[in-house]
Amino acid sequence: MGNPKQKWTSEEEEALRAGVAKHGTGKWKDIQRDPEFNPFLSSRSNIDLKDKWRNMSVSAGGQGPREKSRSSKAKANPDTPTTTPSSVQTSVAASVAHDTAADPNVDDSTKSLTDGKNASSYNAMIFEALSTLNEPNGLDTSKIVSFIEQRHEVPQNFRRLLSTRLRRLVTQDKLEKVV
Amino acid sequence: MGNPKQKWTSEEEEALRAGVAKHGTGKWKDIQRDPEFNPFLSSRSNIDLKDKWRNMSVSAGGQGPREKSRSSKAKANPDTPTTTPSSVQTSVAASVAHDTAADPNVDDSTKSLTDGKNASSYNAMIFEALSTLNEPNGLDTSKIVSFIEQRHEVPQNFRRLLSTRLRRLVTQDKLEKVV
DNA sequence: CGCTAGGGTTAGGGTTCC
DNA sequence: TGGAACCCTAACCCTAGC
Repeated sequence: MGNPKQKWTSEEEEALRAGVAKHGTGKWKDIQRDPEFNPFLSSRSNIDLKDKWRNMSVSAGGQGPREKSRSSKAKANPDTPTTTPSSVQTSVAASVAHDTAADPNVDDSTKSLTDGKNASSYNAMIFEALSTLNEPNGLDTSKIVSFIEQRHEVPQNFRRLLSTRLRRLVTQDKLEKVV
Repeated sequence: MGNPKQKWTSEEEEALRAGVAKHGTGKWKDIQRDPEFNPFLSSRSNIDLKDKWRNMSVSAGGQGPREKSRSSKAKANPDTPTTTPSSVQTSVAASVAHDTAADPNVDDSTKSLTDGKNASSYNAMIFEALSTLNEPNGLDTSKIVSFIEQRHEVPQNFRRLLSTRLRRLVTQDKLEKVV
């Protein structure tokens, strides 16, 4: 693309700082239009100004490494009960982490590379479903089944097989049942 | 000012849909006032309703039923600061749950049945690696790369592509960086 | 004035480039 | 890998017109 990526010059940054000082943050269009700064910012959009200000703020004052959690519970969440009762859900949480201690011995013993239809490659399909249609609250069994059926060959008793796998993963802490 | 931006919850959306079904579009104030929906929409103005309906219509009619939603997961976040100078690791935690709101419209529509090489099917491979060689502390990038390379075709710049995906998943709370 | 329809702008998450 | 520049779009604002 013809996108050489336009780096910001110090004049532009200066103009932006002055503009914010005059109009306040959030008034990007006003700043961009202001004849006092426009000569320096003519090639920048109001959105560019906003983005640049965000970057400047981060690198400048942002020194609070901690405090990263999203929380923001400020939202009043009435959370009405009895909202359309439907099906039971499952959620997943695979957690894995590698430890620094290298352990040479392979214990997996997973059968082999035969990633055909059977084996724990079903796990992969499950995660594929969960990560592809990535719903905030997870997928119930039915949704997982239909997703997988659409793109893989599956045995006839698949649904049963799947729920077994799901339960297994949950006990292994790789999935998290959500409701 | 104290307006961190209020994202719409599914309850609110549902109430809005029901309100429109009952009063018709354009009757925003009526919907907002209706005691049947007001409990869900008390923090929204009639104008908010109108704007939201516009957004919903756009995304519904178009093509991208993209619905991300943030939703904060109360996941315990140990977050160890700068420890173990050795190698960095990654771990994963996918969490999904299905939401109760039933939506009649078929939303699967995920195009790509071509689950070939590209696309977010990489996510599936990542989870496959993590769940197959299921290490107590997760896998570092290199291990994931070699696992995947052994059983799938991958582009040459795969390692880079992978780390991008990993970062993405982490920000989505589907993976957890373990260190 | 109250309310709605639309166009305009901002906020913030996500993505790409280097 | 990480940060700076850029993109996307939900959420919010402004205003004409009824």
